[in-house]
Amino acid sequence: MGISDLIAGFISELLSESDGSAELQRAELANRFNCVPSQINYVIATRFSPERGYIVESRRGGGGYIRITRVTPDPERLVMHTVNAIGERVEHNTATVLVANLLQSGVVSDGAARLMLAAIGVHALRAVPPEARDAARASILKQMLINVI
Amino acid sequence: MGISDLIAGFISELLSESDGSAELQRAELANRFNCVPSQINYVIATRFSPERGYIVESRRGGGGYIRITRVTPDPERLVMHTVNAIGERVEHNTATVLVANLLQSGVVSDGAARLMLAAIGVHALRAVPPEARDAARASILKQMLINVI
DNA sequence: GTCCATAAGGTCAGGAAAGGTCAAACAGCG
DNA sequence: CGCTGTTTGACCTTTCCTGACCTTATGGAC
Repeated sequence: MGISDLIAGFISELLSESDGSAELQRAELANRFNCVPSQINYVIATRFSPERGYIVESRRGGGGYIRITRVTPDPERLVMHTVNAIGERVEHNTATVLVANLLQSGVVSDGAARLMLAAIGVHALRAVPPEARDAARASILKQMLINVI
Repeated sequence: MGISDLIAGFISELLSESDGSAELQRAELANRFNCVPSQINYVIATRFSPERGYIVESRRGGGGYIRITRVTPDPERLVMHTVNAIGERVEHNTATVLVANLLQSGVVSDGAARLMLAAIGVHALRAVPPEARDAARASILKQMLINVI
């Protein structure tokens, strides 16, 4: 487990403690974890992206900051939004993030998320010709989402 | 008896010792058994497959790992029986019946059954070339089944 | 007001550290 | 010999970490 996970954990902690919104100083955080400042950007980009349900605002210059806010929209909308986001084809990574996002916002249960991930996983789709996988993943996932509520 | 069996034995050992779940480093393991890293993949693919009741997750990059989880807590014998009944390919009708049976016997929940049926339905698999559909359905359903517990 | 020094944060490319895939060579057996 | 399962290696993808360089804001000197 690398530093990135530690930093992500720390930020999550902050978010829970302060009701879904946290403000941090990049340099200070980098210093605390003994890493280079841009690693903070990396962590934010990979773990607190909009797809995962966060809003990130920032300001440069003196008194600058990075504010991360967790956002929780309403269930049905989110599912439909997800369905629309999928389109004709979707890569494994993207799909995983979408499902994780739904899980995290409490729209789908743990079990449902597991089932969905299992159905669109690498193992499950190995029987599908590679060039058809993204399309298959898209339609399978959409059908499941439509039936999840 | 080749190296593969030794490696498989070692992993099984780990699994028993740690209550059905083990996390390993591919390179480290390959080194220990003096084989090439991809042989670990081979062992996992042939001996810890979903059909045999294992879930395999992994992560690449720094701090990467391979996690193998054994999933057979007993009442789910039925599920495994179903998994084995599926084989390499399964038609839509057959699959539907299998799922319906599981639902009937109370092994899977209503919601889970719905999701599974959605994932292997005609709509979901429209993106898969016709000649590959039965195989795709089989592997998707198997993956979902071992994750339903 | 203009300028510029200082204090933030942002971007991007590259290298290192994992694991994944696939096809070819090999071994044992009926 | 032909099959089936094993072993290997070449090449690929993903994730993480770092550093060089860039952009934006603030505030004081003039």
